[in-house]
Amino acid sequence: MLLQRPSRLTVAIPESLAEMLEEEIVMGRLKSEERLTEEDVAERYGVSRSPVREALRLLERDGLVIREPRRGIWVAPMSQRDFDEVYTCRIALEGLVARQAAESTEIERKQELRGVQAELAETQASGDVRRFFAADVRGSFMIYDLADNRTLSRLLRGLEKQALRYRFHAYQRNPDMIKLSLEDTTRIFDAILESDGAAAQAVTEKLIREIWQSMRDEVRNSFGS
Amino acid sequence: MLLQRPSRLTVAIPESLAEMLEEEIVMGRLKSEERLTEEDVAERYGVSRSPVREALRLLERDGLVIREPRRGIWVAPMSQRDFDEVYTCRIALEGLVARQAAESTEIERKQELRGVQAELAETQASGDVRRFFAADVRGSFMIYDLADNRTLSRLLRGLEKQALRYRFHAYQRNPDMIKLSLEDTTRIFDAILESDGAAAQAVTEKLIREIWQSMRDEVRNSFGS
DNA sequence: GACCTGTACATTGTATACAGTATGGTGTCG
DNA sequence: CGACACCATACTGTATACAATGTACAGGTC
Repeated sequence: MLLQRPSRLTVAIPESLAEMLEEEIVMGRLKSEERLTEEDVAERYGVSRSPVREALRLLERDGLVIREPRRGIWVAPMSQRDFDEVYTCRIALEGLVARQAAESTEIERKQELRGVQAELAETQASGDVRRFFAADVRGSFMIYDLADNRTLSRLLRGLEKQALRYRFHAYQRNPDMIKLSLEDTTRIFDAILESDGAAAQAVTEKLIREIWQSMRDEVRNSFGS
Repeated sequence: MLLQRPSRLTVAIPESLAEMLEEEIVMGRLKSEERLTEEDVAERYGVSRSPVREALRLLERDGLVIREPRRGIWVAPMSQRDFDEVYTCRIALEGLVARQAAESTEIERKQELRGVQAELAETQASGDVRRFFAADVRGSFMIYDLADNRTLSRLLRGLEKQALRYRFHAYQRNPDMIKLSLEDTTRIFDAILESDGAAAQAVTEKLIREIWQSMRDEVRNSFGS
């Protein structure tokens, strides 16, 4: 019973299961194309198959696992093609969300980006990778919230998870990635804080495109062309 | 037992359930904010709650139903805000997919768009709305397939369903919508067949934006600002 | 009369049991 | 020795049973 359950159920089991599995996949503890049998997962987390099935549906939704009817579920393979697909979509949508976030008038919440910026710098300096990525994701989600577009946010949250898998992978090969990532994130935050929608969109698209290009070599080496 | 089940299970129950519910929501037979209890749905289709739960998860993924933990599931409300969100995302992604489809070298499959075009004209002329929408969706999916980008296709298929709800609604108020829709679809197909990616993207973005604008009045009247 | 409390009911969430299918190995026949 | 059929097994898919929670209503208290 690894999953501690308070007597009054606060969060749903499928969602927290999905979150844990997500992290294992992103961090690479669950390897690409590894088989996930419902019973194993259920046993591992001390729950029954019902919530596991729902958790796996959630992961499937975000492209982290692949499901073949009546055959089973595997951790989604990583490939350059998949990487390119995710980033192509991300560029378009992150640009959009940056513009809408920049146009937000909720100045207080916008200012909170500064806090995340500080935490990013801090964790990057101290080499705490896990917390860096956590802060990075939090920053992204703050932007999504600022944009105040639930549909867009939903789409991007899904893509974010897939992207993170590649980012984590790239980081492990080339730790400098994080420094680059920090610089770009900072510039995007700045653009959003400037409240110039079009500019924020342009900067975001440009920087994510650059990150994409600079990660491509790592990805190509790892997963072939 | 409304759902006929062949002894050898060909398609999964949750998926086909989701498809049927989808259609009911899009067509408005299931009204906005109507409660969906798992047992009712299960009984209505002669299956147990397990596949119903999974079907509802699928609908939730596509934003057609809203789920509140431990409280239940409702048909997602329609609103101008939601409409704007969906179209904002669609413009960006449909533009992208049109570009990638235009750049495809699979000429034979590209030519098949002509067939859909003919069917659209035909069904529009004959006033068979249901088949018109069906052909329209099929055309979109052909473009998604041409673009050969699974991630993008996954995102767009989700948005398509939400958009269709508003399109169907708008059509009922103003049947001319379909003629406009046919003209625009034709122009998008043409642009893709020209194999000029940038042009196809520009045309698609422009036309969908125009459709969006021209639908806004209907939507505003129906769901308030 | 307004508000709180307790209880019954409806419904979701989870566990378990059962059915049906894919897979791998074994044996048999050519 | 290879190919095919058959069977055992493991797993997914579905049904059902049980647990837990949210809701509505009745009754009581201030």
